[in-house]
Amino acid sequence: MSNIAARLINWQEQHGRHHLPWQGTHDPYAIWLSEIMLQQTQVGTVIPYYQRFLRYFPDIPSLSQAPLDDILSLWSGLGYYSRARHLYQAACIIVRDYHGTFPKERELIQQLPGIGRSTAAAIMVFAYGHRSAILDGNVKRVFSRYFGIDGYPGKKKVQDQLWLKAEESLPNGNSKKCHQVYTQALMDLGATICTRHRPQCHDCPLRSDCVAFKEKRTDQLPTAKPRVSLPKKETIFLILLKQKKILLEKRPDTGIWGGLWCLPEIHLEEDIGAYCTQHFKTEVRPLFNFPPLNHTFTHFKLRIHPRLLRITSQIDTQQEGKIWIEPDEALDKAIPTPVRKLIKQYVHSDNSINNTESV
DNA sequence: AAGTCGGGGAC
DNA sequence: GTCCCAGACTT
Repeated sequence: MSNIAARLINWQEQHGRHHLPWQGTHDPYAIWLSEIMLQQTQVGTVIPYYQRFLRYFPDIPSLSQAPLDDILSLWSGLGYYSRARHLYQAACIIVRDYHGTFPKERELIQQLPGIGRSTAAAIMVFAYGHRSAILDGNVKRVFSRYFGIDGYPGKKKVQDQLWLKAEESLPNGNSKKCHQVYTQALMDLGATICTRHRPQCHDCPLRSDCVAFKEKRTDQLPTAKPRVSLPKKETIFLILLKQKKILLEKRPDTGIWGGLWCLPEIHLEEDIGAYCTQHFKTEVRPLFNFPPLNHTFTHFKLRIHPRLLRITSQIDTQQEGKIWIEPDEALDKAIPTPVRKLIKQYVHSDNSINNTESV
């Protein structure tokens, strides 16, 4: 057993996290769900989503039989919505090809949509006690500091080095618990001790051999992502009122907010009246312009101009992917966070707005 | 190898 | 404001 593994395992028993909702189970489905939700998402953010999701869909068959729209609504606000779509697709594959039982072979697990090398390894370890290396954000930070690996971990060359260290550092013990405790220890150390800012090196079980600690370079490792100024975009969101209902449109399955319900979006230079006539077969009357709402994505910044309008002709067109819905009900659907913010803002300002219809 | 895909926590 | 988080997928 390598030096680092023994110290991590000993540390974990005393100082690790032992009461997270997905610990204490070996149900592959529960483990799998947690690993998907935790991709690029912090533990504290995931917990309420995870518990609610498991109440609605306690097993793979129930998930595979659900409408995708229901799954997305439970995912609403969590982000990276392709995770929910892949989860659903994988559940259907497991029911169809594996009789609803989560596969046990590494190749089969990693072939499922949404499960890459690290997630497959984590499931193997926590569900089956397999000996397998993970490499998430926490582990990249711990190893890049401990072994003094320079370079942005997003680069393939750096990532390959880190994977190598992750494999080499695995414990050689043959008990299932040994591999589970070790893997949990790596993540717990990264989350609680070897943090991005001001790591608690005086409490770290690895400090005696840590290159970054020895050279006082913990603030330089791992190498930060090269900075890029995000492009700025602007757009208009329409809050179209028909009586007390608003219009939502379903977005395409691919692209930003794929498959989610959204307020109608038009370009800044586009004529709202003409657009509504063409797409919604209705005349509109402007009521109010809400202040712009800023929203930052991974790769661009979006400035949303929300415009409240009332429709003034009643040619009701039932169109695919469009629904008129009460604002309160809209909040239960699969909507992205800025849309949720806007609808809440509208609900709270409803009275004052409707008293100014002379605009 | 680089770009796409959310939202929020922590600073 | 910035950076990053139990990454995977597409091009």
